[in-house]
Amino acid sequence: MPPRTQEQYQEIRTERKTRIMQAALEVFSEEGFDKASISKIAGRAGVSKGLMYNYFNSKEDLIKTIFIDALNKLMGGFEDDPDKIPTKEMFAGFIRKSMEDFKNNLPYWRMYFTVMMQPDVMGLVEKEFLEIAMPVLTMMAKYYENRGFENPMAKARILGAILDGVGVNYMIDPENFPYEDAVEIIIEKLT
Amino acid sequence: MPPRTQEQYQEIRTERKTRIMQAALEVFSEEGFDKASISKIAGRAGVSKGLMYNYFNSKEDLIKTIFIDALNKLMGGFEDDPDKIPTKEMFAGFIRKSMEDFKNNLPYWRMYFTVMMQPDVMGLVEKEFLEIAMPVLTMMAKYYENRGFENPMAKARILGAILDGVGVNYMIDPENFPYEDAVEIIIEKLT
Amino acid sequence: MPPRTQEQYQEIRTERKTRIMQAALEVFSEEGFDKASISKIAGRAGVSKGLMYNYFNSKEDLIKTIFIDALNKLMGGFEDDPDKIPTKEMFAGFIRKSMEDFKNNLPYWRMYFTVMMQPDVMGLVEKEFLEIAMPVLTMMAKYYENRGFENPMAKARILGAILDGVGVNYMIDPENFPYEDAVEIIIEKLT
Amino acid sequence: MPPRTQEQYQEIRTERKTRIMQAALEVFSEEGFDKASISKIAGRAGVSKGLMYNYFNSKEDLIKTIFIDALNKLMGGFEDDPDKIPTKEMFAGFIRKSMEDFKNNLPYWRMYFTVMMQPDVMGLVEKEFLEIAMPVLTMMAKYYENRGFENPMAKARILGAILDGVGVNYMIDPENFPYEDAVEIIIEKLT
DNA sequence: TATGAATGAGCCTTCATTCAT
DNA sequence: GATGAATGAAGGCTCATTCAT
Repeated sequence: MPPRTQEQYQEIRTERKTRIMQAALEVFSEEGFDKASISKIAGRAGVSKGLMYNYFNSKEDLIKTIFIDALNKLMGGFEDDPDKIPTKEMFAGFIRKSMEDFKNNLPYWRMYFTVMMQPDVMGLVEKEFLEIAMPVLTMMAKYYENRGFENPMAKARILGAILDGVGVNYMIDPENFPYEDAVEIIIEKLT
Repeated sequence: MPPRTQEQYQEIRTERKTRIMQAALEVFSEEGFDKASISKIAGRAGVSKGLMYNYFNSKEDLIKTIFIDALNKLMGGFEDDPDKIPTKEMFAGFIRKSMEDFKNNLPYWRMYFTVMMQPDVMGLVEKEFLEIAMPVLTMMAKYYENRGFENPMAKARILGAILDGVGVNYMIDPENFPYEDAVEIIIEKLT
Repeated sequence: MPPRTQEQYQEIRTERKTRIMQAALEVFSEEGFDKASISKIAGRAGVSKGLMYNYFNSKEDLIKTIFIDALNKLMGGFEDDPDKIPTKEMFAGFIRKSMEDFKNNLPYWRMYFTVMMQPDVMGLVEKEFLEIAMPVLTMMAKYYENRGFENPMAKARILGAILDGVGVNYMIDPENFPYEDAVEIIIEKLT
Repeated sequence: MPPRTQEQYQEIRTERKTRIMQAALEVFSEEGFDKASISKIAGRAGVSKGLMYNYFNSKEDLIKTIFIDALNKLMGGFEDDPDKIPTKEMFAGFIRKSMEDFKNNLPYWRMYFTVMMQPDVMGLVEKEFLEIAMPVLTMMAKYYENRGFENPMAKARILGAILDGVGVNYMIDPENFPYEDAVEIIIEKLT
């Protein structure tokens, strides 16, 4: 008896939500959190301002949602088998794959670092971020532990930080920054 | 009540400008560029809102000025003697000194990365930034060149990026991130 | 699946309209006219937002309708026999019964006074209100007239006003306000 | 050295604040709390929207301030001498004077009752209201106590409620409601 | 008839900037 | 030079109402 079936409604909602999130990712990436206005995001998504609040409770909710959603997608490829000790090759492969992901998802990462640097916004996603990022760090630590390093977790964090650094520099200047070289050097010297 | 001399006026101006810039640095660092209001900065500096515009043409001019000024101060210790080839010890010393500077000037660096991530603001400052940062990069490149590395400038940029990365991670989590360890590893493996 | 009869449809409509009006009464009473949202009322009634407009043309129409409807219900007990002169006991009984009605229908009265105070909304409802309230006032006036008072209608209005006053005060502070005492004093001194 | 003296600034502030509060009182009285927009109040006061927030932190702060301010002014005439037992004449005089005040300050009282009926808004001023209204109630109770009534405070509250009632009815229909007669009857029968 | 997605006007609030004094 | 009152544009958000299905 309803004029549209539940499925039809669900479809509409999913499609719209996706479109809004894509537009928001773009705009956040281009302008940063504060400068990105709901109005502009709505315009980019081809949707009215009011409709935004049919799908997200607030601007913060919006960035939080796309942050976590995209992080999940990006980390989705990472399969942690707790019993398997990664070999040097596997580890290097993981790092290279991360680099490719990064290059293919620059807008997201631009937004990610925007968020990281925004004092107020980081608080919103800290918990979810740690939940998602921790398995990767743990895997790295396991690798170092197995190779006899002291303080393997510290080593893992340092490696993560270093990869952050080259990633950001690539992001800021993709034309000129020698990203591949950097990664190969890191693999060679630090794994 | 004798009229003040030109020098006295100049002194007052200088002192006040400094005070405003310090207050602004603090507030930008605490709240980010957009959230930091002129009002709050003026209050922190003990100065009226209107007077701010006597010293700076706009909010953007303000952040641009303190950005460049602080960058100059931070880089001030760096003396480039184009004829001198840095030894490994000198190079390591330079890196360690940079780390100390970073730790002693966290508020500035917090602002620095805030600015780096703000698409609109970075544009304002790009030119000056390169001018100031280039000598350091050049020196690093010279070091690598002298030690027979290929693409020494690329190596220099990579090293800079890596130092960025560990710096930011320290900044985000100063309690736990093993900054010194990271720097020693970098010195050991990458110089 | 036999088609429903006209009567069945009518029944559904009536039942649903009642449910909406009850929900609206609650929400208006809890939040006031402006703060009460159609969305919330629809939710409370278990009905879609759109359907609301199948039964009421607007939010104003809705409050107007429940106002009049409830007023009719509340006054429904009042049987005016124009030939019968009320005795003091009957009159006192009428007042006490009104008090009981009031206590049993606090949500409605809360809405009633909310409406009374809302300049825009009162206008919508003034005419109907007078039509319904007038017989009561007339009866009161007849009582006073029969007991030889001057200006019996003025006396009636004053009595009504006084009962309003104690009602509102009870409504605002039902725990502490001595409603019964007030009514007995009024009966004793003013009838 | 300041371009305007502190006194001049204070003068401006006082004058503006007064003007805004008068405009706000009018508009709140005409339209109720929710319907009264900051925009409209600003327009009525001949002032920009933004300036409102130079004087009041929020719309709630605004209504709270004028509510308390006006209540203080209205109650200002009431002098409580705890040792003096009011005579019947004094008591009657007090009631008549209150009525005059009420008639002379209808806009304020319209706002007052608007506020009383707004669930959310009343909470804001409850404390201050009680502080200001209590002495009057106490005085009334003392009068009844001295005349040997039981539960003098209850009697006082009932009298207050009754005066409320006639006041509101006069407010709603000032042309026709017999306010003076009502007050005289109340004085005669209930004091 | 029934649904809820969609709209758009309007609200409160903030803030960089200007300007009379 | 110095002040802070004043402005106005813009932002996030809410909600009565409409309409395709």
